[in-house]
This record gives sequence, C-alpha cells and structure tokens, in this order.
Amino acid sequence: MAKELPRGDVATLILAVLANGPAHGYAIARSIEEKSAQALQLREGTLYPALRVLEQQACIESAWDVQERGPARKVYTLTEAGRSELTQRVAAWDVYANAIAAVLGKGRLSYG
Amino acid sequence: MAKELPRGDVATLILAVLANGPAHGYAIARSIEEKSAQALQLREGTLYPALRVLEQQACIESAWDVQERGPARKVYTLTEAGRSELTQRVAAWDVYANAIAAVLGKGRLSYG
DNA sequence: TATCATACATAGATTTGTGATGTATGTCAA
DNA sequence: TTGACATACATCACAAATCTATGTATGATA
Repeated sequence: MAKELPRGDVATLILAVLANGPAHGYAIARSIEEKSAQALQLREGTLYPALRVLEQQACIESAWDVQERGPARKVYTLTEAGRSELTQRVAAWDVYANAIAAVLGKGRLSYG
Repeated sequence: MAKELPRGDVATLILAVLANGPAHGYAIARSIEEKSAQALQLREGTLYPALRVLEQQACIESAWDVQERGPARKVYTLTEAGRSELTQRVAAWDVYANAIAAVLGKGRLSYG
C-alpha cells in the first residue's frame, strides 16, 4: 500500500543502466534515451543531482577517468546496496504500473 | 519525444474513472483505490485540487447532489473534451510505461 | 570561426503530491 | 452519551522532484 504516488523513476533508470556495467554520467543519459527510443530524455539538471543522491545513499560509487584527450569523466559503478535497491525499485514499478493499468481498464500487464 | 518526464497521472486516473459514468469526488477516490487493489491512494489534498484543475480545463463538469440525509455531494461528469484528453493521456502513459520497461530490460509490454 | 558533441556542475523556478487542519452529517458500539 | 469511524467537501503550508538556464572546458567538423 503506497503511502505516496511513486515519483523518482529517474533513480531507478540510472540503477538499471549501471546494472549492465560501470558508466559515466553522460553515457548513462545517452543509454536511457537510446533504450527508450528517445521517449525518455534525461537532462543535466536531473541527471547530476540524482547521481549525487545515489552516491550519498551508497547505491553507486564513482571514480574519475582522466583521458589523454577530451574532458575527464566520472565513472559510476553499482554497489551491492545499489543492486538490491534496484530490485526493490523494479518490483515497486511493477506494482505501480499494474495498478495504473487496472484503473485504466486494461487488466493486468504481462511482459512478452 | 517527451520534453518532460510524465507527472500528473492523477488526472488520468480521475478521467478514467469518470469514463465509466458520473461520480462524486469521494467515490472517485474510493474507486481508484478499489480498482488498484489499494496500491494507489488518492488523498483529499490531491483529489480536490486536481478536480478543480480538470474543471477549469473543461474536462469535467460538476453539479451538486443534495441528499435528504448525509452531506451534499459534488457529482462530476466527463465532457467531450475530457474524453479526448483521456485518450491522449492513456496513449502517453502507454509510451511512458513501455519506455521504462525497455530501460529496465523487460522488453515490450503487452496487455493480456 | 562557428557550431555541435562530449562532459561535468549548480542555482532558481515550477509542478505536484502530502500532511494537517477545518467544517459537517450519519452510524454503530461501548 | 460519548467516542470512533465513515462519508463528504475544501484549503494551506510544505517538501520533493524535475526543468530551465547558465557556467566551465575540450575536441571534431563544417
């Protein structure tokens, strides 16, 4: 029974991308846009604060990747805590999406 | 291509309930909770302002139902504009839900 | 040399839902 | 008869999350 209607899907998306391996911020944003066929756009003003919060929560860790050419990148890696957080968030999303679908009169969702 | 990550699903849910026929505010909230198996809860602080906005947008119309016993109810009816707004919102939700599912690595959603 | 992509970061504004509070009536149990 | 709970409306202060705009800086391409 959700006390609050879910917001904060951005963190879930970031964690999901990092589940496939470490990535730097800009690449995470590009990956989300690509995988969603441009349906979702992650702006800088959303991305970087969200990464900071996730790192404070120890869901992700960062390390600078200084390249010989081009700007330095901050590479994020999913922690064990982040992996279990992702599991919970995906489950919560499923509940939410099914609940919306039920009210919209679409019956249950199934993944196929 | 969404410029903004969707918020405001509450209005979609309200319109969806009213698509089944007129209802007063309190009944709308109960209906959403029931249909979602208590996964979604619509608080007064969310419900009544949302109804006011939808009425200002001419998506719904209201009329007082004064009963012989019990408090008066404001009964809302979906307008034609509201019906087409609902269609658009449901389509937007589908796009959004599929996009999230794609990033979460679940492939496409299908209703069954 | 201008524009665009890469790459990080922050501040202020806006949107939207919550929690708390208020008014009222009707029912049911202790 | 009194307290709790459901019905039924409404509003305000607050918090959370995202957006827009702005800033720095490098490299590639036209």
